Amino acid sequence: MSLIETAAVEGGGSLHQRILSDISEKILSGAWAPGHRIPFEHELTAEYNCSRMTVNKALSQLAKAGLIERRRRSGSFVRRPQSQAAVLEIHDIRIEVEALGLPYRYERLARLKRRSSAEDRALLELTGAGPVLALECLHFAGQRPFAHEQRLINLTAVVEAGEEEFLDIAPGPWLIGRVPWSEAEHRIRAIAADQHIADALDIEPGAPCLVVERRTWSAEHPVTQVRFTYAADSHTLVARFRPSQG
Amino acid sequence: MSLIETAAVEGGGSLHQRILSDISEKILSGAWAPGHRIPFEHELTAEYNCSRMTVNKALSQLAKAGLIERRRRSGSFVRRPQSQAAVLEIHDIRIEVEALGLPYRYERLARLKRRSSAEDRALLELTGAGPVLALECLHFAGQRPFAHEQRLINLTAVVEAGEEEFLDIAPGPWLIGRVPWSEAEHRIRAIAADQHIADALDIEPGAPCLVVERRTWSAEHPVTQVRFTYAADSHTLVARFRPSQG
DNA sequence: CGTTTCAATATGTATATACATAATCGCTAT
DNA sequence: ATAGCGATTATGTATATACATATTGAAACG
Repeated sequence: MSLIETAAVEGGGSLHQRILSDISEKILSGAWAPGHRIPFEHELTAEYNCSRMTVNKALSQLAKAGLIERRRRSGSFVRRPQSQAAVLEIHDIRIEVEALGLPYRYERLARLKRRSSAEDRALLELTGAGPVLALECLHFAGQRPFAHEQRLINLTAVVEAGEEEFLDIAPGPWLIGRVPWSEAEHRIRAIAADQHIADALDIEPGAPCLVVERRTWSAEHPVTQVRFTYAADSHTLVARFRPSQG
Repeated sequence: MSLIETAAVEGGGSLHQRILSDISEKILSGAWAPGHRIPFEHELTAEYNCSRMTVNKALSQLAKAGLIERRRRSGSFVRRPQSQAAVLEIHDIRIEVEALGLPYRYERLARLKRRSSAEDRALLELTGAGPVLALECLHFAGQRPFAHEQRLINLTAVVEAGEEEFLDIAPGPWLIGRVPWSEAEHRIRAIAADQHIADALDIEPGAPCLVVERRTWSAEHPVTQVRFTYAADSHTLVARFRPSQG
């Protein structure tokens, strides 16, 4: 059947993954708003030409991930975004994206090695004036931009980062694999998207965004400062000021 | 069969939940150290007297949660704790615990309403000298203490908290359900357990612990300050300074 | 008219079965 | 001895089936 063929092209491979992926995409894109009733298992069974167990596996995982709510006799419904709990789940973006059943893609937008400016030193809490590496990256969930990353790496602390292009691997995972860390500080807040962020995330300027800034130290040395920006309408990363969770 | 009966008594209800719960308990308690090979599916099938699909469901979920790693032909193995990613997953403790397949339990240790001391004002970044509510709680995963919570609530900002006993509901969920928040600040670090924490978490004094402190503001007003302390040997909340994740 | 009961329905869990896939072990042939 | 090959093994995915359970809606009844 054609659906299965397209699944093999795009999805994670298995059919239930493909179903999961299709549905999360609909929810995250807003096509299916909160409260919307998802097709019944027997309908999806017909649509994907598979058994109910396969559909059930996909829907159960969606329920477990908090994207949908299942009610006996009534069906399955798109949940309203959870706020507080969700906000702090953002960390390893690849894992977060893949947990939603969406294909993850990473793209490096810019890379610049330079002597640290005053601003750089303020962001990194650097005392000396060594070189830094400035990076700008995008993380995708399926077709949609998921997070914008703006990062400074202290090249005095992480010399080998100066030789890395970060074209195929995101700086987060790269650093985790190499640099011991002893402390991290986070700041989480909401902003209105400026033009640059709006372009990057494919949203309207002024739209609410969630910003997570993280500074990491390793044995008293500042290692990196990173600022992740997420569009507020992405499910797990909501900049709702009034938490809706019960 | 007797195993099924005991499952009905303790576990979440379904058999695969029970299997999942049993195995996570073994891993989190340290009985099965990282690298340990857990029984093959067909062995668990015999042990629990159920089909392979049921065992498979439990093991797949454990793999997805990152507790174990599955290798074809070789078996399933307890994974080393992941560090970075895991550290930031801690937030809604109930959800975290239940994701591991363990029964969650909450216990309030102490509750004290008082005029804010100088220390309270520093912690909350309070300017005025209004009343605060000080709470001390414990969160359990199965039989084991999972997290120790020490919290201050600004009763000027959240008047109704003064009437709540917090015997049956943890302050976190309670606040999320009532108080709009606009900003949160986190600090994550490792400490050695003092006597008090060691007693609470049932670990040795001096053992490494992960501490997460969070301050929350709502429209410029400090709402609450909370300090979670986790034993480092709990899997998802590891105070490893040298991230082992690849 | 209100309440109770019952059947229909969608999800929740479990089974036996089947075949695919990847990794390892051991045998064989060079 | 060793490189290659095939058999074995454990997991990965999917199917058809069965029964449990919760909830809804409608029919039956007081």
